[in-house]
Amino acid sequence: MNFVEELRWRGMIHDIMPGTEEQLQKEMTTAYVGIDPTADSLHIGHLVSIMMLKHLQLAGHKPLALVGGATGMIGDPSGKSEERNLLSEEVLRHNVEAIKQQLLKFLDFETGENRAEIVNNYDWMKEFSFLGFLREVGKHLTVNYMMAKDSVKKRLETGLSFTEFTYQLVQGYDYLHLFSSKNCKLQMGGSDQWGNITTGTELIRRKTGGEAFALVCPLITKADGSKFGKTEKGNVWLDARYTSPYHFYQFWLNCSDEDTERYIKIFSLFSRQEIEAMTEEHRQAPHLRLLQKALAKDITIRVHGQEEYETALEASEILFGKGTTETLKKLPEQVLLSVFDGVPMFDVEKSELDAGIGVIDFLAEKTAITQSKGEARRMLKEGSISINKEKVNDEFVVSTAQLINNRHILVQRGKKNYYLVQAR
RNA sequence: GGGGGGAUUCCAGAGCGGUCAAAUGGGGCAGACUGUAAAUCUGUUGGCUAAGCCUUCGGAGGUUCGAAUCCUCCUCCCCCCA
Repeated sequence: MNFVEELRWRGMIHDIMPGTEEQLQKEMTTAYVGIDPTADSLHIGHLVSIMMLKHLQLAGHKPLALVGGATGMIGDPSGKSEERNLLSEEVLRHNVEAIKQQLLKFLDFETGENRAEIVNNYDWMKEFSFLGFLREVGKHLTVNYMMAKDSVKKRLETGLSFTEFTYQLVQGYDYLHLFSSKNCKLQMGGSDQWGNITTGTELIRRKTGGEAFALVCPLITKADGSKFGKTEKGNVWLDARYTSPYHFYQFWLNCSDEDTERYIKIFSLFSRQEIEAMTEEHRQAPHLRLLQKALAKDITIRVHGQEEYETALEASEILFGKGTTETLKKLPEQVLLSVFDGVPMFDVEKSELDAGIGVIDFLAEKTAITQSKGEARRMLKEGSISINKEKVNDEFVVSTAQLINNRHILVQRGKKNYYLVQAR
């Protein structure tokens, strides 16, 4: 199966320029995707582009990841309703470096002629003078052409700065530069990038007479219409500092059946046969959530490693599975802490626990698990508070008897909100 | 510049002198069901020393035994005419 066929059955092609498939069949082709370094970690929204590069590399072509040190300084108007804030040069440098580290996990940068490379457009844009840019790039495309792009049209009502208007030229020039310097003939990205990419192919055609191609994937959606890749806590990041491996694993595990059937094709490398077999099996017994588990496992291991995956799995079993007070109390402190990495923590004086604390004060005053005593009373009445996995009522008194490892108390508000209280 | 309408608890939006911590809907949070899902149903949604009390209805004053409700001024928003 060739690269385009591979992406096609995986549902990863939204639009493809005629001739692209032929080009890929003709020779080893270099292709790139651009990544905006707006933060010092990638989030799972970036993963689609990265998987495109991965498949590209597996098909024997050469992937380039373009980290937009320069374009990141400008801001892409595509899909944005408001003018972007500019990032400082220093922040961008830091972000670019961090993103490079994450890309190493996905692509092979070592072996063979088609090893992946990272390029930073700041390297070739930084010395470009304004006049030089106008003469070399601006001259070749008309404002009429640029204004016809959807990304620009949509912003004409609300306004966009000259800087953002120029964005497509800068990105277009990137493509031209890579075309000339690295024989890069394909740019990929999300469907919102189509306009920017075609500005590039047009620029290449007019300036060099050469032919370059474009391939974009559809916007990843969720069946319920909400935005993909977001939780209540915000973006799902690849960096464990922002999204713990446990939460990362949970994100994939909690995807709906319908979404997961699409996602597993996009985010995992399972073969078509494997996925079809798993999907079939999943439909037979949806409650087992085989697909979600397979996807969550595959992607958590790839991003965080085997060990972190196992801890996340263990944590999930303790929290949602057979976990009881007994298993909880047997848990070594190290495991407990890693399982609850990222859950809110509160400190309580050990001397106070010796004396015993009424559960209402414990929830509302000693900790901030509930926002007020009124809320604490309501929650207790509704049966939504558990201490060490056991439901408690409003007469419960918290004392040292509840301490796990003589140090921690696990509190649940509802089913999914965990808090760890530490005795000092 | 002239005329009119409005600002209410997370949001939308009732209330127009006491019965208002304020209808209803949405959202949120919980409970049941379940697959850590969806759908559905139920409860709850200012605070407290809690059958009571305190702070809330754009801001500042005032009328009244009593104001989210009436009056005055201020701020902001919307609409119409010029």
